[in-house]
Amino acid sequence: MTRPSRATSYDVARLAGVSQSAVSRCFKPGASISAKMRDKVMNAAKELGYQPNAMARGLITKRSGLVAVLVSSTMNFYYPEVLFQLTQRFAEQGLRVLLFTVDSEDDADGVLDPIWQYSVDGVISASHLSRTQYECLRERNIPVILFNRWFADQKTDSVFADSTDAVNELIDEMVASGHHRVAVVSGPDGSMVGRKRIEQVHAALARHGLEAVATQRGDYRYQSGVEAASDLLAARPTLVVAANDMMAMGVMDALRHDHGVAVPDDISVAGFDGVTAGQFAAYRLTTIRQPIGRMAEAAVNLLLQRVETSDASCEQRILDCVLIPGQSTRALNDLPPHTG
Amino acid sequence: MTRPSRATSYDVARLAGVSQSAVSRCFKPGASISAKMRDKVMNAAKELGYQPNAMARGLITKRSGLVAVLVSSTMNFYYPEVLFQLTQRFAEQGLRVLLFTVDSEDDADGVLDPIWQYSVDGVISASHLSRTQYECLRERNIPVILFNRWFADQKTDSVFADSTDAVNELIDEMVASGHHRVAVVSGPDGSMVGRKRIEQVHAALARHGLEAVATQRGDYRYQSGVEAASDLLAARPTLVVAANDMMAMGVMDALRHDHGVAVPDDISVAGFDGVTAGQFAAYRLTTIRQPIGRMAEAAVNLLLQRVETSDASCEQRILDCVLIPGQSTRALNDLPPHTG
DNA sequence: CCCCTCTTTGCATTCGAATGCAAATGCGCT
DNA sequence: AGCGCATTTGCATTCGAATGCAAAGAGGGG
Repeated sequence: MTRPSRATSYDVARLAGVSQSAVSRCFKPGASISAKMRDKVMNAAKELGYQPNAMARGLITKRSGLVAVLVSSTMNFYYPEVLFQLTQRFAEQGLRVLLFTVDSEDDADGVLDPIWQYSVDGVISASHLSRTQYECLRERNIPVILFNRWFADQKTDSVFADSTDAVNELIDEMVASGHHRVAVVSGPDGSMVGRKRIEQVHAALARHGLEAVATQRGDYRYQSGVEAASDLLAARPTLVVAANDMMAMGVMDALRHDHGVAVPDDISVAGFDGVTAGQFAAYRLTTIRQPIGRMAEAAVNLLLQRVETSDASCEQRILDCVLIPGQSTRALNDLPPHTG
Repeated sequence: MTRPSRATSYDVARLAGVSQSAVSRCFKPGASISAKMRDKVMNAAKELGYQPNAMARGLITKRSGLVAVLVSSTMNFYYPEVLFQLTQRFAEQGLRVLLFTVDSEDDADGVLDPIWQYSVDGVISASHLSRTQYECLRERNIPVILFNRWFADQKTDSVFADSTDAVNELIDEMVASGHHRVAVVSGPDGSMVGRKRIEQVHAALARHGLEAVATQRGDYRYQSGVEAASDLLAARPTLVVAANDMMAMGVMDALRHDHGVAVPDDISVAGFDGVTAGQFAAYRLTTIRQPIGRMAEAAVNLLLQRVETSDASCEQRILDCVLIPGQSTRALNDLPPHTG
């Protein structure tokens, strides 16, 4: 059978004995309509199971009610949490999330067309996006909010977490307690956030006249933490700081299970992000947590604001990270490694 | 400034000196168009940055190119993997994913309206969805594929994994190796999959003349595994099977860190799903893995098929789970618990 | 060279809701 | 009752692409 075509505003109008415009106005919040009219229309609408057609509406209003969210599909446990937060908050604001997974900048190119075709009201990018791609969107007057991303040489609307204070707190505490040999697992080259985090660690160490005893590059994935651990061991660090939790967990596991090194007794490990799994009893990771909920909220608000009035100025919303002390680090003074 | 309104097919037509219909046909695959015409139009289109407006197209074709995907936002690590798989595969088919998070059946109600408004081409539900809600969609002729879900008393299009064989394999092996005291952590009441899994465990045990020595109800979350562990200990199990990996990890952590029980030396633990984190060195969980990639592929194909021809018949695509032996279980015979 | 067929093109209409404007209604006041 | 003002309502048009149909063009055969 052919699908019984859905009820339109005309169907409702006919049944209610009013004009189509009246029906339309009933479904537009804040429109001028009498109570009696509203009742008539709403009853008819309910009877027919009528819901306004979002495409027809979007066609004329130039507002699709859609927001594109770009995330990396790499198995970084950080993204799902962000994604679900964003989705729920957008839903509260009456916006729907169009999801795109982007793993490389080439992927991002393929995503630009659909974004444009569906005339999304805005874009939140928590993934790779080249400056060209960013500008391509801006030229078309699509508001873009970068989530935990920014460009070095250009102002953008973005939301991110500042870890400076938390890093200082962590390093100060660790150094004061006797950690002088600190090794580092950085993020991949392209990651501004990763670079920033590692720079902050170096800066904090420098304030104590220290340098990292070793640095290993990772790719944010668990496995790269595992691999980094072997390479770092030669430098005999007492503390390893990884640019995210996944790698920190990899480091911990490698130390404990591959190298017979006790964490935190022999070596302390700390990470960044504050992912759920890092707090499992097997890890209880000391980490620098991003306030993901508040970041998502900020991103949603900022986007809504840009949709309302798309002036050209840019805004950064910067939230502070929080140091979450866990059991993966310990003070070195109090407790010599061998007794424990 | 007001947004420079996007180029329409009329703009392209004017620039190329042809009719609007010609432009439209150029962007419709398989339309009758000469090579010369195609070139003229495509050049003009490129110059103007033209892309067909998906809403106008959808309005007339009754195909939005949108697929609704419903997932639970509960921090079950299983969902993100499914979601990203689905998104990528739909993208390959030219379909966009409209994401909805659904945590309760009430949530699902709120999701029905947008789904209808945006005239999505289909729905994939990997989350709570009552029969009423399901039927509400079917009545409106929207194809629905249940992902890892089904109704006991009604045929549906669904994709799920059959764990019967893998469970038998696991239990046979474990029992043969000396495990006779098996405890179980089930899923929440509403979960068909959880119930099925536990039933299969019971059935497999029964074939050896055994019963579970204890059963504890969980909610699929890590924490509920932790809590279940305490309650199960009294029954002195040698093997704990949890209805998913997250709870199994909770059980492992609780046993090891809260109760000083060695896993797998003192107690073995197994789970279901095959989530990434379960394979981290801290767990190396013995688990019954769902072939998520193939399930996603099947779901996408099935949905496409239903979109093409929406006949009333239903189809189940059932894929087999695979037993992944890990280090969280051990043979009991070979190695007495005390020497280890 | 003409006619017939097959392909390509354009015309006109359609999808469904929103909205500016004018007409109609309601309401209060004298 | 009559007037004026404010609120409701309806009319007609608009958004942008797709498509049935008819007209125009291309190509082949006699």
